[in-house]
Amino acid sequence: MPKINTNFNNRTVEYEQLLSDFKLLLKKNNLKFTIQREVILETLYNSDEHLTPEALHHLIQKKEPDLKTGIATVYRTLALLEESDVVTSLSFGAQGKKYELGAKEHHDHLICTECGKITEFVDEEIEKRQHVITDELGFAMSDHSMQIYGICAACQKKLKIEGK
Amino acid sequence: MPKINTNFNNRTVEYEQLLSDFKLLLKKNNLKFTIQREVILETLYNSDEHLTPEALHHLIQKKEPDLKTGIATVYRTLALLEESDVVTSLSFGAQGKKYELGAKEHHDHLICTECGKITEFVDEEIEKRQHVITDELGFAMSDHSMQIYGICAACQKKLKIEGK
DNA sequence: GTCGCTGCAAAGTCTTTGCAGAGAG
DNA sequence: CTCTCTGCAAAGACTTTGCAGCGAC
Repeated sequence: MPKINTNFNNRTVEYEQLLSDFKLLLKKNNLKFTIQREVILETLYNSDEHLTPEALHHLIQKKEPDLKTGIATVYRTLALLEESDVVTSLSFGAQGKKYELGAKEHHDHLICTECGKITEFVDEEIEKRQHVITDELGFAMSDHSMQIYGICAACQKKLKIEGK
Repeated sequence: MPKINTNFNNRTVEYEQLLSDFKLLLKKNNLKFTIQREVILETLYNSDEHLTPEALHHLIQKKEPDLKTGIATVYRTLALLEESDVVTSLSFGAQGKKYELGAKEHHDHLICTECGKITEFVDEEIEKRQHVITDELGFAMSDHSMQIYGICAACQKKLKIEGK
């Protein structure tokens, strides 16, 4: 498959915008706009979570049971979307890949190991340092992910009260 | 029995220390100290790279061909070591996990999505900012991990030559 | 001797691929 | 109409598991 041309960037975009960009992308590469591809994009857009291919497939089956979308199509579309930088895949530790729309704003994660709550944050200083580091090594950064694990303020309080 | 490695390097834990900790861990859990487990630990210790289970298995077969260590044992031992926080696993892009000794100094990772090579780095600025962020939010940080994805200098060169 | 460990092979997972018919352009 | 896409099922890649004999303690 030829290298995909893309017009996407990292700004937060509305769905309509995303969709028309996607159609343009397809047209440019002589690919077809199918119901399946639209449903996959829409489901990704409407999810706030990082989805595994399987989770995405489940959501789609629930939303559009008549389509009988195959898991193979989900994988193929995710590969296409990833190559076009529409979605980003992340491996969060344990198993499998998870996908999220790359068009959403970048953020890092604070993860409470007590209650599982995930807080998003962005720190300009850190972002800057990352560029300094990669520039120094001639590394072309495409993405990064950072997770800080610990116990959130609420849980610390709770644990204190419980005398643990 | 494999020889103890006495090379001078900058690891925070010497092999003998690691080995005796490992033996203690096994004893505590009523597990047995076997040649296979020792060879796996030693091979991990002597490798400067992040190893896939398969790569580790290959190294072991080359080093101790008479043992005929099975890949299943490698997987089982890695799972044991990971659960005991002796090794850490990293998942990078495409497929499979890679393992490294967790007893080394803390560091973050630069991951080349082209060749899979992992480069370690530590940046004091970033470490400091993490503390500032968590302190501000009253979050008790216990650990963190950061991965920067992109294309390493060597692969950029290679891709350029291939005209991609 | 006991009971956990090991190698082997078989069974699971997860992901990709080949194919013939369906469908977008 | 043409040529890409799709679902299905089969194949691959990677990892785990069942089992019978082996070996640490």
